[in-house]
Amino acid sequence: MNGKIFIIEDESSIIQLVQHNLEKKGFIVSSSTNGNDGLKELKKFEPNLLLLDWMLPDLSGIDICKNIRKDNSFKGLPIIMLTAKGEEEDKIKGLDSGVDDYLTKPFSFNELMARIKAILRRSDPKTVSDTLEFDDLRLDRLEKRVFRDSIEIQLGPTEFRLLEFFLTNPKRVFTRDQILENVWPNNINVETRTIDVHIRRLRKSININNNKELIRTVRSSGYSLI
Amino acid sequence: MNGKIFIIEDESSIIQLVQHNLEKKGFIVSSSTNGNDGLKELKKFEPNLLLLDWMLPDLSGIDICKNIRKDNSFKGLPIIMLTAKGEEEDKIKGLDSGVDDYLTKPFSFNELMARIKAILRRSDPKTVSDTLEFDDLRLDRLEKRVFRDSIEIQLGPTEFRLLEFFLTNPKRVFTRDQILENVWPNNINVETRTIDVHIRRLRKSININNNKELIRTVRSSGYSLI
DNA sequence: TTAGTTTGTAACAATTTTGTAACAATTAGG
DNA sequence: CCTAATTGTTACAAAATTGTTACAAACTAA
Repeated sequence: MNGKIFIIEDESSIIQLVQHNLEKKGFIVSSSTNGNDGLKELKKFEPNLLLLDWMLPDLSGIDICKNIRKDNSFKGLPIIMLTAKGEEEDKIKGLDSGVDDYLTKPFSFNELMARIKAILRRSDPKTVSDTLEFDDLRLDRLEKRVFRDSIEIQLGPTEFRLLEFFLTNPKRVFTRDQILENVWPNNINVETRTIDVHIRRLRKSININNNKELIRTVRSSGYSLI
Repeated sequence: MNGKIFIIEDESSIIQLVQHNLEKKGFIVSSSTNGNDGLKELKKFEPNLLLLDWMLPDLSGIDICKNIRKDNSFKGLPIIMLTAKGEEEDKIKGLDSGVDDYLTKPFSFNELMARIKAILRRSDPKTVSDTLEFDDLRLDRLEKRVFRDSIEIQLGPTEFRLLEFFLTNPKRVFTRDQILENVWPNNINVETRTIDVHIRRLRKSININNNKELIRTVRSSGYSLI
């Protein structure tokens, strides 16, 4: 995940919760607790998606929504409206104002995430492609594909997970034990030196031509992605 | 969806909302905010359907409608009239003027879409064929037909649903469990390996001559449409 | 330089995963 | 009711992946 999401919501506890979790997923998040400020900041921030509270101290969510739909600079901006219980009857009104989806509070973060993904998937697929990158290396988790310099690389499942692990923590050195814990299924017993063999296999696969080495050996410590 | 739709409507927020959503559905859309311009552009644009506002700054929707019905070059052009609340009593008048359907504002986009589909389905079925495509593969959901490179392919119901599922999520890898959940009826218990057999059958059917393989096996993960 | 550590590498066997055909059970259509 | 089509399961074959080992190479510290 790598898009930008803006939140307009007056309950700061909700903002904190949502913002924190979205950031963990890789989104860049900004927020505002009222409508007027929100509309201004929105322009600067240029989000890929807007989470909008229905009830705000100044403007209503619908007003904001209409404002946005009128403004050509926001063309196609997906909006998810957050409504409190009991406001459901207004759903139709909301859809008229151009909202893409709804969520009734209280909602779980997973629900929210699912909606966000669904909407971004059609409006802006690359933001949810769930892809890890480093240098000229790219790993797509959904498609389970790896590319080096746009050439596809074939990896076995273990090498794939190993690379995935390194890509989520680039530059950091991991001991063989740490690698085992994170890449191998739990409660499995593998010889430490087996890691070396898999590192070797991974290296062999991703260094296609005379590409530069991406996996660094740190003597007596372990390995790292450069 | 692949027809052309013209909109004559003075509220630009509605135009934006509708146009944006129709384009997402695959229509080509053009619009005008007044009647006189609209009538002119209409000729050039040659739409498959017209969305017409009842109240316009210059001509009334009815005037436009009568104009169109008089003009032989628009023969059979379906028209959906958009009316504001309180104008309902005039419905009968409108139908006399040759309108095919009505929609009272505010309306949800889904309502609109349903009407458009219904009308196009009888006037011009190919514009709503509701078809999924990938590479040289085409699946028509309404006709329940599958073509590879314009040659029709015969599939059993399960293989059809399986392909339909892959076509709605191309490139993405699904585990056998995910496939089960999405393709098989709920609460049914099927052996995981059964998927493999159906994949095999689907492959056999869609790889007619020496066509390239479209279903990818991702070892220890599942399958994907390329 | 040398002995001791640590890592690289190839080869092999074991294991896991997938492909495929055949069969019986079930369903659909006439 | 009968026939043909479809479906799920199983068993075995084929293929790919995995872990281990042994030895070579590289590095470190004295």
